[in-house]
Amino acid sequence: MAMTNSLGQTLAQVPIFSGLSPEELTFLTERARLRPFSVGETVFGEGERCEGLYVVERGHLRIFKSSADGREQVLSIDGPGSSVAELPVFDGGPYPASAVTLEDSRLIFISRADFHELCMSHPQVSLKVLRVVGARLRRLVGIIEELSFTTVRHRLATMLVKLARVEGQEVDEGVTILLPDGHQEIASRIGTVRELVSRNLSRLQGEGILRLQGREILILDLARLEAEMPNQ
Amino acid sequence: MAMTNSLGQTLAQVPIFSGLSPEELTFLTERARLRPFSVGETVFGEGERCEGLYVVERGHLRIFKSSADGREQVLSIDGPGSSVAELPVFDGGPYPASAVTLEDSRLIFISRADFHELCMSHPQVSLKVLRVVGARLRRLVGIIEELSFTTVRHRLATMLVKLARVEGQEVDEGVTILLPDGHQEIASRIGTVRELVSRNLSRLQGEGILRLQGREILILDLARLEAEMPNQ
DNA sequence: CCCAACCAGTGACATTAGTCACTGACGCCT
DNA sequence: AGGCGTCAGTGACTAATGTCACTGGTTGGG
Repeated sequence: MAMTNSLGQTLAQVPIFSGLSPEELTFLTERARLRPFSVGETVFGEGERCEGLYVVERGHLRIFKSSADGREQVLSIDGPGSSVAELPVFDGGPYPASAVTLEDSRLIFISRADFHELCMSHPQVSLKVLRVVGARLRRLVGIIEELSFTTVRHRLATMLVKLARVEGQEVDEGVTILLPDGHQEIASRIGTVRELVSRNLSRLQGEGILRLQGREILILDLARLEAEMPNQ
Repeated sequence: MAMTNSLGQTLAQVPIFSGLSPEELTFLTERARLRPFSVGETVFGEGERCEGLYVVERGHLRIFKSSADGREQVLSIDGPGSSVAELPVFDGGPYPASAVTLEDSRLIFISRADFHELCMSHPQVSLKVLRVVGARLRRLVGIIEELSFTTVRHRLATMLVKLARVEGQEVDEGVTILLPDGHQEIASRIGTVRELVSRNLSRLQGEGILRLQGREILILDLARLEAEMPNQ
């Protein structure tokens, strides 16, 4: 029962399941399945039939679209406590995008049928799902806005600033951040190609806004970087 | 009671309210408010606090984002039977985009509180909302895919083909369609500017794929137009 | 009927994005 | 140490996108 307990503890912290009673959590844990994945493993692929939803217990998921010619556009990166694919579970359609793990991860799988049953018996679960989905929709609209209105430079600046705010380390010369994982990954997060990431980073360095230090970036002039962002 | 009846009839046909009993519909119609709008009137603006959701009884709504320099990106066009802004109702945040009417329209307004109450007492309503929202999310992901992977030409071709499928009139030389409303409108639907729409249409005409006839377009070679689309 | 206002079309550019090919750096494995 | 594979950086292009300015057509109001 140790596993059930740990599952229950994890699920209790997931936004869409918060506020459930112990018995209701038991209902879930009895049906949920823990699925381990190793790095880079595909959790589901775009177009596949959706069998259920996942909750991230440990690790990170990368949700993305691929184009015919091999380019990718990241829609979301989801870490511990996130639920993934809540929506295709409901409308019966296939997964609209693919998901791979960015690290060795532990995911909790809940089947469509079980989740439906839970939602029908506990209306507040649906409402929480809707709230979570609202946030997801806002993020997608944000991506559309960026792709439609801004340049690669803007999007790169925005990404760096966000990184700096979340995980920036203050040093005397400025703030250092650690790049996600290679220029290729950055490129598919901001909707462009590797070379443009490279060039724009170089250019920002040339302008004295930042300094490239391998996989690490030292932001010298955060204010100027923020000025590159369209909003906020 | 004539109005209440007509409201009830309309609401019964809205996907998220389908399957409600007459009493439940009465609950709704007693609280819903009919709001008339004239052409081009703003229903709500991006960033405003969300007071409730709308159902389109008559007319069409244009949901869009605006950029600082005046460009617009259309996210969705919603006609009779569509519900709008179901999501911000739940997560408590502001409207993520603006809405204006494309014609004189009649919208039904349902307040946040009333809608919440309905969802809590009727779990299947939430599930239907989730299904509708799923479709919306798929459309947004589709827009992201197009903006990220394709060119203006592709997006224009895709739009024309979709128009042809939905409302194309077969004539002996091909299929005729009526352009939405000016090149500017097309531009903001496919995420570009007026001039590029104009140029790309001319180019397609030069290639013998279509013929421009004022606000009407005669598609001469639908197959070649479809070949311009990336998917489907 | 004429004028003002709006819209489509287009030429000339400027900027941005993306492609291709190649080089060098680094890490890792044996 | 040598060699392999992956990744970053960059030059040289090509293509696509967007801007500006201007023209001509159409329309609806006065």
